[in-house]
This record gives sequence, C-alpha cells and structure tokens, in this order.
Amino acid sequence: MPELPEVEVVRLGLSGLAGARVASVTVFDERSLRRHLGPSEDFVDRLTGSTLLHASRRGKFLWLPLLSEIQENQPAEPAGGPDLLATDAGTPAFRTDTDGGRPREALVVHLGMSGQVLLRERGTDDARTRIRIDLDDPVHGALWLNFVDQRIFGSMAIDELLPAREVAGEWIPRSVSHIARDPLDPHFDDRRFLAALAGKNTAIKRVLLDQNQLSGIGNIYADEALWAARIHYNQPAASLSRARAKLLLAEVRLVLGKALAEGGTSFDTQYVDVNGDSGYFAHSLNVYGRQGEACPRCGRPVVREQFMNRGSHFCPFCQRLRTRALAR
DNA sequence: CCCAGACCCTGTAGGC
DNA sequence: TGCCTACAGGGTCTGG
Repeated sequence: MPELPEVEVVRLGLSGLAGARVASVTVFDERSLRRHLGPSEDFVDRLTGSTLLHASRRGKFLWLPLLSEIQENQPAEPAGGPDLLATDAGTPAFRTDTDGGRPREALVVHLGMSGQVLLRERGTDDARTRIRIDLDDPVHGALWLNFVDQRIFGSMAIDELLPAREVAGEWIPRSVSHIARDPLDPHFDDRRFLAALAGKNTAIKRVLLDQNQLSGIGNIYADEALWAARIHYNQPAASLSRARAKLLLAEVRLVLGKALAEGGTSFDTQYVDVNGDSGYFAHSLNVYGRQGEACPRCGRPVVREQFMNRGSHFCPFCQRLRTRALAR
C-alpha cells in the first residue's frame, strides 16, 4: 500500500529516466487511464515521441514532465536577442514566448493500492501490466516501463502543468494541484495545518488521511503516528491542545522519515521499487497489522477496529478517547 | 462549507 | 479439491 515513503522510493528510481525518449506506448487496460481526460488514443499520441524529464512528487502522486518532439526540434532562443522570424526559406523561426522550452505537460502516475512501476529490459513482461511505455534511454538503452496494477485503483494520465501556488518556478499537474504539501516538504505550512486541525470537529485520523490538509499519509502511517503520539483515532481534531497537535505532527514526520530511510513499507509483493525489490519497514511497525500482539509500550494487546472502511490499529490503554480537551 | 459514508477493483486467504 | 465469501484501502463522489 504505497504511501509517501514508497512513492518517493519509486520517484527516485524513475529520476534516472530523465532524457529517455518514448518510442511507443501500449495500453492493455483502459481502466488504468481513468484519470486521463480523453480517450486512450489521446494518451498514446501525446506520450509517444516525447522525452521524459526528472520525476516530481506531491503526496502520493508523482509525475514526469514531458518535452514534446516539437519543442525539442525548436532551436533555443538567442540570449537577449529579438524575436527572429523567418525571412526566407531555410531560416528557422524562433518562438516569441520566453519559456518556450519548458515542459507544458506531464505523465502523472498514481499507484493507488497496488500499482507498481517496473523498469525492465525491453522484452521483459510482467503479469498484470496495464500500460507499457517503450523507452530509448541514452544511458540504459532500450527499456520497458511496465505499469503493473492488480486492483486498478492506480492510474496514469497526461495532464497540463500549472505554476505551483507557493513556490515560483515550481510546476504541478492540474489534477494534482488540490493536494496539500507533505509534512516533509520544506514549504509545508505548520501553522496553517495546526489552525485547520483546531477548526475541525471530525476524527483526527480522518484529517490525517485527508490529502487536502496534508499529503502522503495512508492507513499504515496514520495508525503508527497516532500510536506514537498516544492519540485515539476517533479523537476530535479540534479537541487536541496545540502542544498535542504539534507532537502529532512531529511523530508523523518521524514515522515518515524513518520509513523513507528504510526504503518504504512492505508486507508482501504488493509494494516494490522500480527494480521489483521490497522495502523493509514492515519490521518496524508498532501497531499496524499487529492486532492481538503486545503493545510495544505497555504490553497490553493491540486492537483492530473498523473506521472509514479501513482497519484502525491502536492500543486501547495508551490511546484513550478523551471527552475533555487534552491538557498536554 | 462541513462531514460521513458509498463506491471502485481483484488476488488471496480462509471456511466449509 | 473446489466453490464461495470476506478482505485489503486511496481517492473521488454524493447526499444530508
């Protein structure tokens, strides 16, 4: 179940693809294009022939900016020079806009529950490959990028790049622009997040999972961070003291950072990096998936309850639901 | 606007 | 052995 650390590992694996050219695209299952606005032919046409640039990420979404064939064939604008239009045959025309060479759109990837991006030598198939991108890479040669997704909650799409809100020169796909920054992002706004918490009467876990408030956290890391901060998943967000909310945010950062350092969580073959290797964070989990086992802090059994159509794992002793505002 | 819950999707595990 | 059901949950959408 890829969350921020897992997606970041995939992003790092894809960053080496910068400069690779898309030779061809095959869509085996159109359901994997659910987020693409337009038919699959449009997806294939816009991707084929373009060059991939280095991968970016916002929360659990990642994207590879695309340089189109047309842009590549255009000569660079002369520095400081006036717009030169063709005056006779054979003289190249230059674009008038100053950022004519920047990527206009990107290949957006979301792994959903079971998505994998696997880089293989050309000709190496993977079971349940929904989309294949055939690449010519200047360093690695002929590659297949196999988008594998058992449950098809993930997707690929081509989307327009827009300027990011807070940071000049940063671009983000339109379909991702509503996703909040993740808590490890240097531009994450702590004060704004804490203020949002104070204004929400809903359960704290629901807020942690709300990608519009802060991104990158899924069910696993929500449970782990709440356990570390000793907060019950159903505690109303607004009932947390500011100190308690700050502690929770710090624990979120700790658990995400630790998982990132260990290469992401893995329980089975559901999550793998671009080489198909698993992470090792599963050994570090304190409550997730450990119902019935001893709480690592107090020794009492960990409990699993249904919440938001998901399992919530917690220690009923360490994480008690409090009806009055938390003092500390 | 805020909030809660339904829905999508399929390989695997477990019961009988 | 084989059939059946329950289960996993990220993100979007709808309805109150």
